[in-house]
Amino acid sequence: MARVFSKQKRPTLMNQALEEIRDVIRKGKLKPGDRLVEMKLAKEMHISRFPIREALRYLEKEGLVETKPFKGTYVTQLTERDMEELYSLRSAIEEFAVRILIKHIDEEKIGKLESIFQSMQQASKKEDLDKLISEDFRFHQTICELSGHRKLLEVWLTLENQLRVFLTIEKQLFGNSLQFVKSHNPILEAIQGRKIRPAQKAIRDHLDWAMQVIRKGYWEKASKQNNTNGRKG
Amino acid sequence: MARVFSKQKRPTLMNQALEEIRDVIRKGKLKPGDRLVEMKLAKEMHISRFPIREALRYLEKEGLVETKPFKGTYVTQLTERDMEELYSLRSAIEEFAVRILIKHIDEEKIGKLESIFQSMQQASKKEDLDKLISEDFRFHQTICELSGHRKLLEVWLTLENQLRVFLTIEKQLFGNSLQFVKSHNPILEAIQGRKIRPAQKAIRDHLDWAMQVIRKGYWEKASKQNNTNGRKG
DNA sequence: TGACGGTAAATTGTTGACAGTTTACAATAT
DNA sequence: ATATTGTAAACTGTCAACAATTTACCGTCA
Repeated sequence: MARVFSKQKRPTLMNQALEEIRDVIRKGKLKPGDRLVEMKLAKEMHISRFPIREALRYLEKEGLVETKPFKGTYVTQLTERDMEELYSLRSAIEEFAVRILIKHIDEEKIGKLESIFQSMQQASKKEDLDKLISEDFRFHQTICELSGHRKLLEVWLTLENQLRVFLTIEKQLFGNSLQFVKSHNPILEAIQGRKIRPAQKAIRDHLDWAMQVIRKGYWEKASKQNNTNGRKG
Repeated sequence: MARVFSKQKRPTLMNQALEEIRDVIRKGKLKPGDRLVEMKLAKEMHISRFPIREALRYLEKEGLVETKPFKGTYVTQLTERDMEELYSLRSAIEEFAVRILIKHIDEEKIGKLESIFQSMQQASKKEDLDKLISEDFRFHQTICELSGHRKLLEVWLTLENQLRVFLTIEKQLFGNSLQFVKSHNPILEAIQGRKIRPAQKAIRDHLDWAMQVIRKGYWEKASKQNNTNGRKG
């Protein structure tokens, strides 16, 4: 029987809490290192601690927060090493994704990537950094999605989650947005030409470059200015 | 001050529950598809539901169980597609691990791998399948550990967790253990010779072979005998 | 002043009870 | 017999209170 009424979703309180907290973290209103006190959150949302606590467990799964017994839950704070690992692992995964992708790609899928790329170029012209970063992630996510590999996408999303928190706050690192957009060109071209190895190399170059921008713009600067960054509380 | 007394771990009840339940699943006493009723577990362990519930959230993170709102928690049941994805993703990750590993390997690290390999050969001679599978995982895990890439290891462990549940139950698939052990030889040799590409190829061949054994021994057979396997309830 | 120790406040861990939802099953009608 | 409905049982979601632990504060002593 066909569905007549729209499937009305009555989300659990845990789910509401999960989405609200995640959103707050991803938008940068809660910064890495900030503590998440269960009672405070519960009062603000007018619910009890239980759904909050459960939501925190899911956020832990997503890599957005870390919990230590009796010590509390904190927004994940990435060290330079964490960042290097996230980028290198991400690269390995995306290289694998593009290998699968190219094997059964069609014009429609390529079109999707092209339109995202154009959207990036527009955002770059308008100097809309938020949009630019958002479209960048969408580009890479689309590569993973189009690979059709669900577990791969799952893992990629946890990495993206963590990187996005950082980049949302430190977006000005990519203020010189021209090269940011440009470095996607070789990726797209290689995919259009169905060339696996070049596509993989293009992805690796792109991510290596991004990591280098972060390394030089954030940690090297941070270690000269003050020593509070990149350390756990 | 040096530590005098052993750090007595007073694990939280949640932690106890987590380890107990994980163990039960990994040892195959609870089978894929089995339901985990919070009250039952709580009564058996003489604790309340909350620590149980929390433990289940962590098991979800590890990929061992799946939860649906109001429907309950079940031991993860892998489809053939899941299995293919786990193996291919695992291969991509291990290929990356070995690339890093070889770049800064020393004799001590190689020794570790060699001794595990010997342990595998002994288990094979004694036809101790449990030990054999366990040592196989330890071999691959060691490659990931020696890469020094923490996030990589983290992801690998979630994949291993899921695969181990399956293999513990279906270990007889590798009853012909000779080739199982043999197919590790090229991996070890390539690492000893510091040859990245051959090592990667050896790993991929090994995992492809393992996946093929499973595919032919389990799903193809299952689909002929009965149709209950590999389906979600 | 600075280290040490002890109490109080804040916070997390745990419990039992209750509310809402799903599932199993019996009763009814076709 | 089969399909449908209604009810009870089983189970998950949520709450408020309590216990255990950590943290912050403050006074004491050298």
